[in-house]
Amino acid sequence: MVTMQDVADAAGVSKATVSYVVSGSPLISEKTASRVRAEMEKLGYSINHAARVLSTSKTGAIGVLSSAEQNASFSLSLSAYLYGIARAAGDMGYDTMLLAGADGASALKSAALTKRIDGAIILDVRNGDSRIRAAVQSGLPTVLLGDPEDSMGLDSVDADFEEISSTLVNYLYRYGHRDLIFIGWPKMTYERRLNYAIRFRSAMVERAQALGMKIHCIYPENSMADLLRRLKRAVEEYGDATAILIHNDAAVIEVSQAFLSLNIKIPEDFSVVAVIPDKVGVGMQIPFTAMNLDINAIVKRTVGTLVHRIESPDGPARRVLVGQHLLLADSVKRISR
Amino acid sequence: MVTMQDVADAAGVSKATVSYVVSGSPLISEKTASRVRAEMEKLGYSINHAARVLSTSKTGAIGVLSSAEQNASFSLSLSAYLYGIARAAGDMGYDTMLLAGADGASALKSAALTKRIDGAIILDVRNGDSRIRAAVQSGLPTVLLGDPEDSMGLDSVDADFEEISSTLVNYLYRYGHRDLIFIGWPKMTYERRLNYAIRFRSAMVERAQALGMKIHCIYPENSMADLLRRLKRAVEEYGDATAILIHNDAAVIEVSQAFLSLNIKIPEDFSVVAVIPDKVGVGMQIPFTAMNLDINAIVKRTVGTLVHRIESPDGPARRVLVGQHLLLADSVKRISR
DNA sequence: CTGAAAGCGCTTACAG
DNA sequence: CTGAAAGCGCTTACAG
Repeated sequence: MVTMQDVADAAGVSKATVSYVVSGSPLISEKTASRVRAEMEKLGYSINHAARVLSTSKTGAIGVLSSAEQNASFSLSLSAYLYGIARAAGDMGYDTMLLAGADGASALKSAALTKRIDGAIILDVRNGDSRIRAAVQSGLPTVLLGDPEDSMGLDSVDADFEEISSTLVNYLYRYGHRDLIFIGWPKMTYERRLNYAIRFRSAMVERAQALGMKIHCIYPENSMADLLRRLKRAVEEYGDATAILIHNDAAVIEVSQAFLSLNIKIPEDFSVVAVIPDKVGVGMQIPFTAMNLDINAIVKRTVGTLVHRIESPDGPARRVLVGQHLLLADSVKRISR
Repeated sequence: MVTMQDVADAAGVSKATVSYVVSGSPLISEKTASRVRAEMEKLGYSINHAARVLSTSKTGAIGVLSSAEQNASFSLSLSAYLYGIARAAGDMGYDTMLLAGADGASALKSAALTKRIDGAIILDVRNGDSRIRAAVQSGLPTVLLGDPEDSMGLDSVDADFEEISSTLVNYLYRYGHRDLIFIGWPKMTYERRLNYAIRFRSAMVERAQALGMKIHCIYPENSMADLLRRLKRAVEEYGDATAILIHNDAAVIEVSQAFLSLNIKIPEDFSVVAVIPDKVGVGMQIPFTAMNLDINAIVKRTVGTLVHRIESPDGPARRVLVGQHLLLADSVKRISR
């Protein structure tokens, strides 16, 4: 293995000088620096990461913690989040470590204690999440991807779900709709206190009430059969409804097909608006007017916030709500009134 | 920060002794060891990972490399692979690093050069994959998750797709079917030389020919609309077909719904067999007789193979084909002849 | 602008 | 069974 000492010997300088060249210190003359660089090139030198970590006590790595349930199962967008984070981190000079294991809280503590990571991102944060406390206790710079009621002084980044739902409700209102069916997540999602679902629904209901609109909520489980059943019943039962609002990543994919099955024409029979993770939408060509969750933008902000926190641990906590865009399609018709 | 020296001082021993206690050396008397452990506990000692790495030159980490396209987009099972690997690695004492970045080959080389990882797993390997050569050149212990034509001397682990397709064809044959429709992956998958698709199809065709069966292949794109169109046409065109064989993770989820739309009854009108990633199947309750891809078993074998390779770099290359199980459902009827 | 030297916190022959 | 000591490959005041 080629070390700094080897390069130093070959270039006729000390290893301190080589170190300064590697870190790009302006103190070294260009003449010396280029000679050193030439030798590095010639000898095929690469820095030894562990040695640098030991002497700087910066690991150059961040940890990512998904929820236990998620990492046990399939998720359409989890891998998009993970790789988005890894790419954004790489761009900022950090490696990304996957923190798996049944117990997220203890995985976090252990990684922090043994100084394997400089900071962490917690995914799928819920209200009262035990991992929040673990992060606080460990003293590790940590950003929550999600927006829980109580972030215990940690930074958080999430899409602005209250804004998102208000925008969709307002949009339907402007097009004359006054009576909506809401397709939400499975009941379980709300019970697990995933705050994006809760915030979205609350803001939606509040906004609708303020505008004098009616909303009927259904919560299909993750199966086509259940979606069909509940949707059919809702359509029959709520005869005055003219529009459907969807916040459920799985359902938004299947619902087109459900409409087809139930012989519902969009937008003739119902107007439809939705929330969709961007790449799902692109891949599947979901033809609904929708608020597009820009996962890339969200993860970039998340990593940026974490890096900022690592570099200045003592600043005030940030709560970042990333605004999202409305993508128009032909799924909403105007109701004259 | 508490160091070994602190513990040693408190326990009245040398730090060498503390080090031996941490690594569980049997040379230390139980009396001394327990005293040292008590002090570690009391002082809240945790080993400094970087220091250990530097002195042992073992990083205790493996890298995972997915394909560039995949990490840009959504995948239902990618996160299951990633977390499965991270958990299996954790169980064997390794951290897992996500190697992202547009160019997998150079990400691999750089991680190897700077000694950030002890080994790597390459996902979604295709024939002629440039990452294979990069891994070989870097000298990094590497296992391919996938079974390319030429693994260039690297270890590989994959489900045994030839066995899987033969089993399914044989099964249909035994039930009297002689004329099949095959729903494969999008054309692109074969063109990208993803060998699982290619191997499966070849073995299927070969087996069918050997048994005197006919196969009609369709390759739907990843959209419900395209699936419906092609399936409808196939059903009309191939009037003698009595069974459908599916190898396409996306289609297998949507096809139930397609049958419903096209008013096709299973197994009355068609018998159906499929290949499904296990958890997708469980989550979605896909009601087809199917070969179940046990992702957990596959990733465990993959990590095991990598760890073995790390520990004995010079053994002969292994090619591991993991056998899979047939799960029976009521989607196949017997054709009397 | 450059070098000598101490230090980061471990591990591991070696000596006793 | 235990300790003194060298070594892993960097970084970084400090002196010049």
